[in-house]
Amino acid sequence: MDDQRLVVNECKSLLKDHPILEGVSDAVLDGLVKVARPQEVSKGQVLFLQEDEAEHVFLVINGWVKVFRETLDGEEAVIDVITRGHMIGEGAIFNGGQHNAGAAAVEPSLVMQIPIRALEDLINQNSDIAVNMLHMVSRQRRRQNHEIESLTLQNASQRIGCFLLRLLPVSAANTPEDDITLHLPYDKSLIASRLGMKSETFSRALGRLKSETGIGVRGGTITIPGVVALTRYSCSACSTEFPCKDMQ
Amino acid sequence: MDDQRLVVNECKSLLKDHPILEGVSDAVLDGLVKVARPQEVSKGQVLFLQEDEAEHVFLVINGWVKVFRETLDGEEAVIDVITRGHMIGEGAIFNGGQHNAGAAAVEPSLVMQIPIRALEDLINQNSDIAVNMLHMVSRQRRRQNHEIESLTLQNASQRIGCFLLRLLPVSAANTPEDDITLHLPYDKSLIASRLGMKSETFSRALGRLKSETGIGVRGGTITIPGVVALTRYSCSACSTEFPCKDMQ
DNA sequence: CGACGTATTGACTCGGCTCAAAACCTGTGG
DNA sequence: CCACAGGTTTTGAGCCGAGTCAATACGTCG
Repeated sequence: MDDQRLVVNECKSLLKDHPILEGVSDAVLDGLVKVARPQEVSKGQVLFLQEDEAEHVFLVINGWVKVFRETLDGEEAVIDVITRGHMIGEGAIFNGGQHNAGAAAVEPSLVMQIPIRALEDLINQNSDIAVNMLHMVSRQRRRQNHEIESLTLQNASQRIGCFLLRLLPVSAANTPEDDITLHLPYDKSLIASRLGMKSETFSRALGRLKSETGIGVRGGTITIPGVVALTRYSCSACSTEFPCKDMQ
Repeated sequence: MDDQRLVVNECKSLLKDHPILEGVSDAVLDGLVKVARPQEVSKGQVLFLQEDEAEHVFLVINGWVKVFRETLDGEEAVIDVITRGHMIGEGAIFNGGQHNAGAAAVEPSLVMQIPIRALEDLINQNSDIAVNMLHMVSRQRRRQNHEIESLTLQNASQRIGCFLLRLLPVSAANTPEDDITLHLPYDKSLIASRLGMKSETFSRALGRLKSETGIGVRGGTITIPGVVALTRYSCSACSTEFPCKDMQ
């Protein structure tokens, strides 16, 4: 199938462009591309569960995948929701080959499987990759610091405001008076879990945000009459102001 | 001074034993030891602030140091509290040389300054170190995942229980019926911030924990009549049961 | 003993959760 | 084009956990 081949090529080019492989020789790169396999996943399909023996690391090509932890009594905490270009499961490499969170598609998505052994070997043999990987993990750590701060210091509405601001292109900071329209990348209920609240709370908190900052809400479409008000409202309870670097 | 020399020697040996330098040649190691300097810090003394240009990475030799973020309107979130053998500030290496959190001693402590450039060079030249570092950062990330989960899914008492369990030696899991006495490593009010709650809430929540699990509290000394009850109470709202590996 | 910092307690408020019902979408088939 | 079924989102009422502010108790060090 020609379609198939197109997909494979796109995967490869996305893989090659991934920051983790920056500066790596073509030979090594081709080796990795050869063992990587695209995989279509349907909505709700689980990629792996926490404590699973890790076979693969996944690179998201299209769609959205949530990373979550599930408690013994059945509650779920959404740690992250990721999309195109992001990698999941690589934590297992340094965790005795065991995943430390689960992952599932939240809509039909395309991911690429990379055998964990292949990546592991690469890291050990190629110091560039280890350093690139360090960059990546450190950035994720910074994001998580921000996450922890958010959960302890911001209220529900402020967290939503913060979430919206992170959806904007960084360039929006240069024209803080301009109107912007964006729309939510995935279900409100998922955003709610992502932000550590219930969907009812999300709904009400979004209402409050609306009246406090003058944003408009119609379904999943948000209009922002300049980021100034939103920034003032959300970033006051945060240690870093819009545009929060590294936080997209 | 002989005292001085003793300190220096202890620093060196602690540095050499640090997981980040595992498997590194003596020559390289000595080079690093040579540029590292011990520093005494008094209670409350700030090591660095968020957004500071990072000059040094710090290795804690003795005492306790908190890592925190401060919001624009003056609130503080304690991200972590660390002690002997742990490193802080290394995140700056991958953040354009800027710290992404502040650090301050919470009691008189001894730390070792390591020039950030020295560590940076080491990482780039020595792939072992990059890999060791990856291990370290990945572990920190796992801890943070746990932190986020805690904040969203556990109530105040459960978080305290979880905190207590993490203070225990892993071996306690083998004799779950035995009594254990431990005492809190630092002020209750700091533990409270560390767990994302106010000290009044901590006090009340500890009371609740006491009546729910039968632990005893006298000042900073806690007695646990077997970890079973505590585990059942705290770990039920958590994705991983005592003993939580990597979480100490 | 007095003074200071830390911890606890009490009374009250408020944000976010729960449970239940209604409203809104979106896609499907008649 | 409409009706209907399914899911998602919103709204309502009531509750409960954690925060706030203020007063009191405790501990330790001078």
